[in-house]
Amino acid sequence: MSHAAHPAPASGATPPAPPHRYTAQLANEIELRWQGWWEAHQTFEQPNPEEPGFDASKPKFYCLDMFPYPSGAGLHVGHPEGYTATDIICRARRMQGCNVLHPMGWDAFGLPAEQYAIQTGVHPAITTKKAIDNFRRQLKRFGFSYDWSREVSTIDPKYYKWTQWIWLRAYNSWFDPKAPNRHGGVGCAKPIGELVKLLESGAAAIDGGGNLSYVPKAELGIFGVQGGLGGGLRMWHELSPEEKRAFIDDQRLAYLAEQVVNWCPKLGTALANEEVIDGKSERGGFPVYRKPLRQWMFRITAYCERLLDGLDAVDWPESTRIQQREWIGRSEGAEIDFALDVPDEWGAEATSADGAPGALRVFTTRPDTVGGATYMVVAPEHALVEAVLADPRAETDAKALRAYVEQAKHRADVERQEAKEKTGVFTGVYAINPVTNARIPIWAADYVLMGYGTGAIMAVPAHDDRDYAFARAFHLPIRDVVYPRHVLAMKRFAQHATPDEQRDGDWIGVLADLLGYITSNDLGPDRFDDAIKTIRSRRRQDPRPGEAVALPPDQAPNEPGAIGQRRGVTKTQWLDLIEALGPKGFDDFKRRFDEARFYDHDGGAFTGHGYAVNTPNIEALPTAQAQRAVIAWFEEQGLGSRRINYKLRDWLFSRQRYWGEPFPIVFDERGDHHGVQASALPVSLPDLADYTPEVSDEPKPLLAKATDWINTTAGEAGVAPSELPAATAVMRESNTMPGWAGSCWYYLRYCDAHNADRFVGTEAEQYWMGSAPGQPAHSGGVDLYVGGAEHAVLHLLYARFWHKLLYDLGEVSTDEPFKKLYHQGLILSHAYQRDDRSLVPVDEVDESSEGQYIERATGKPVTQIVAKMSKSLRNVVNPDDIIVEFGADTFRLYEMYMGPLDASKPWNTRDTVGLFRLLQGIWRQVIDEQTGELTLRDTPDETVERQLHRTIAKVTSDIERLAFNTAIGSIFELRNAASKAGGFTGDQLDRFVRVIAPFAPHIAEELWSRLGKPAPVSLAPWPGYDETMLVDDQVEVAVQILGKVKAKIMAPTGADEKSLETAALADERIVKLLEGKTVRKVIVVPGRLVNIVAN
RNA sequence: GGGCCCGUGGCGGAAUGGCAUACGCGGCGGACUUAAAAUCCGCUGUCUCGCAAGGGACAUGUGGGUUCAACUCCCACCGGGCCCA
Repeated sequence: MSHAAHPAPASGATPPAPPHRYTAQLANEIELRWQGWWEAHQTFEQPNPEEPGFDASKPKFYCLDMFPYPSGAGLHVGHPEGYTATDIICRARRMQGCNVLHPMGWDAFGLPAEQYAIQTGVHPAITTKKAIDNFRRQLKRFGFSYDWSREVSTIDPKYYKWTQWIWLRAYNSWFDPKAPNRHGGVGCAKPIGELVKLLESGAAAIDGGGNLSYVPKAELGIFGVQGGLGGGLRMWHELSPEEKRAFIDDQRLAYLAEQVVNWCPKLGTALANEEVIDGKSERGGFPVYRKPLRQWMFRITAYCERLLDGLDAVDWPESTRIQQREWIGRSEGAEIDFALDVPDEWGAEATSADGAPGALRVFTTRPDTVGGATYMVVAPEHALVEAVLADPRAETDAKALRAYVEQAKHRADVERQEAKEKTGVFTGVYAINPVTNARIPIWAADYVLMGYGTGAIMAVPAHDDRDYAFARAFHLPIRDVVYPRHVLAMKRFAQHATPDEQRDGDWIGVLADLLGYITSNDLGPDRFDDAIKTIRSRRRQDPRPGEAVALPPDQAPNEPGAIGQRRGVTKTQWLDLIEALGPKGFDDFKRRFDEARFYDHDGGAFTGHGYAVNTPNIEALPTAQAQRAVIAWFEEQGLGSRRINYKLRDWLFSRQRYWGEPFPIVFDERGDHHGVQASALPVSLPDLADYTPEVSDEPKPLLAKATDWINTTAGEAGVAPSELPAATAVMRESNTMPGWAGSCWYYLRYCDAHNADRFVGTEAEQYWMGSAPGQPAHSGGVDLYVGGAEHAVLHLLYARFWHKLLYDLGEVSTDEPFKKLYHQGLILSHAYQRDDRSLVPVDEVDESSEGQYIERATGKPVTQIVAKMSKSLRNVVNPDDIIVEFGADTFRLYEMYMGPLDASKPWNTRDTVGLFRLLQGIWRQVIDEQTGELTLRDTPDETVERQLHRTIAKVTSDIERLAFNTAIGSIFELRNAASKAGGFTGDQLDRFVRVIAPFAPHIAEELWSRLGKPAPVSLAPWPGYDETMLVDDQVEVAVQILGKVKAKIMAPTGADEKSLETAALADERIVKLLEGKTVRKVIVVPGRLVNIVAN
């Protein structure tokens, strides 16, 4: 077992340790005793406002852990990392006088229990309950100060009743894009009844595309509510009852839609994209088919803008906010109409749905590059292709085009997008580029998808990689319209070089100097002409390499050193770059810019932002400005408009599983759906006799097997009699909700876990989730939320969506659920690697000597690496084992001492003994190991007293920044100081015990009670410190010469700059080192150092 | 391919732009012990000069830059990780 290098058991079995030594046995005994005491005294139960024992004078602190999925395997060492961190801060907050909400619960619906049920027939509820009991036992053993009276579980019908209730709220709501919201913006969820009222009033109607359209007041005036409307608008009263119903159902925030899913008949379920590999299921390798299926969706896209805005106000890791923004994927672009170059009578049907007649509409995120569009591409399914095939143009090769369209049908979207080989056929039709007025060909190619944007693109080969590859393959022109700064500088030089500078062998050098000068001085295009002048004057002085040059007066102050020296490295880089372009002399170089064909020669597209070129009116504008200018121009000309696109799609909320929340909804004979009344909730999961999925080509959820439950009546199911007569035969929804459902709102339930009347009591929600008095709603929410970064996008985005929905509907008082978010890092382990990079499990390796490892089977050396814990590498650490060996207090300290909370770091069991020794050392310092008596000093030691103040100050501030590793480092220092000086007084120990209580609560309670203090220390006041005790009378000040420490002097704390300088210059060593040198300058940082600049 | 993060002793790591390597582990030496374990004390970045006491030089992935002063800020590169595609 050399790999793990286990220390010898801390509990030396033979010979016996002194009777009162802090051994593992004693630690375990103390810990279990105090855990029992806390439980018996309900120490950590936090009453709500208006409940007995609630103290309204204290500030609140709501600290939340991401609740675990209780797997059968129990806790691993990763779980308690975040939990220990939150426990420390919660314990500190209680001692600092806060009302602390610190709950725990279970995200307990999930696949493993269902899989186990399929194999064994054991009901998932039974499996899950066992796992929960085990998790709870393990968590309690760490001494976490959860308020267990608030424990919730997503599988509890008393809980999922409200999950269903929230879903129904969404089902019975729509998103009014024009309505003001409580957040001060526009766009708000509203009861669906208000939509009906709006339509009945005539203030809104339905447009040709089936979308809601507000009727302009002016039109209302002219036609009145009863009149007809132009523009394809239809009034509510013109619709049939079926049309009305379809429209309303289509506006709900939870709505049904046909979605193509990955159906796996063998597994009897639809799979997520990540679960399908090469058309086979990841698990089992069964075939997967793409099948359309009616699924419940959430209209999360309605909240795109709000979900983005909210990110600005929360205190979250920047990387997580970036990930959420990218997931939402807002892109601002333009829709632009390209006129077709065809006779008027041709192809009236050829344009995309929204486009103007005789024009091809495209969406682009880079309107600044329209001038570079040298051809266009439509998807093979595009209406234009159909029109061409129906009525071919002179240049159309109808046969080839038809064959191509046929072939494209059989390729999957992903395949089409990723294909390296570009394919396509010219349609024979031309369009007119609105910027250049050039006649450009329209191609059909399958790298453009019908489902994305308008199914047509303007191709800008110089500035898009795929367009570039396509243009190369089919010999289409490539025209530059954007240059990055250095290329723009090249162009400027090409245009303005003097005949002298154009000489062969000379111009490249001048250009390299220019580029180097421009980039190192960060000059924009407006300074290019100045830069050229500067370079010219500099070259006239013709410096030899390595020699300093006189600079033009206006540049001199900015130029730190001799530019001749600096030129070496940077200039070479530019020379290399210019040569890589391979120009055949200056004329060839210049021609590339004159013809706008720089990227045609450069071998790749430039897709970044830069400066516009070769486009009238926006010449040399930076990309962002150029885009705005172009869009404004298009809007003016009526050729296009600004358009915002999102990557985020609506949220597919149906699963074909058993072990999930049933939907509270039924279908009548006609297929219309009806929500059940709130009074009929929960809709409980029925038991199944057999959990094996039915093998079927037709997607069929597992719940469909519960035929008695599925087939019921409206009355039985709880549909309002006003909606359907009670005796109406209906079928229940057989899909269930996904695993995300329960975790979208659990933090709200904790506030009022047993409320039978509401999902959370209003007062409790306002107290725990509310913002501080006088603060805006977005400053409210959970005060600290700690969990893994793997939930950075989905869970947090979904929960925010539900929260905003509930906020709009007036159910909660804040706009964002989680004010501050923190991700704990992964706890990794070790493994070994052979030369071929293959991995070796830890138990197949021996340590031959310090840091040298060999694989036992082969005798070959392997290198130690950091790897994830996994069964196959046999490097999984079980927390139970560590607790048996050292106790929970040691475990907690070790996990916090490993490194920064948010960093990934390797578990090293060998290191745990250091933390055990810390506790043992503290214990020995104050408890006689033979008698068990307290051993305290009568009079305090001065250095211990000072260190105690320092430690309290350090721990107090480190807890605020979640820097527990350095806090513990400071506790070590105090322990060391005390053992050196010979211990603590009772008064010192009192404060010391309180400061370690959040970290090692059990030993702290024990010492506290042995000090004769009334338990528990867990609720004792946090110790304070005296600022004046943090500084010594004398401080050591470093004396540097040219930034290097040469001597140290002692000076009184607070000595001023002048006296420090005098003292430093008087130092014997310094005097000697300064001999023969001139002191140019002296920098003094009081209390720290004196730096003497001398040469 | 894109985005984000990270590279400091044998290992985990510390360091508001101001004395790099706090603290812990490991290692070495010593005390206690018949002995070992446990425990306690001391030393421990590398190279180098010196019998020694002491001194010197170099070190925070590499190369540049800014600064009186850079682990820290800027640029380029190399290596590792995470997320997205």
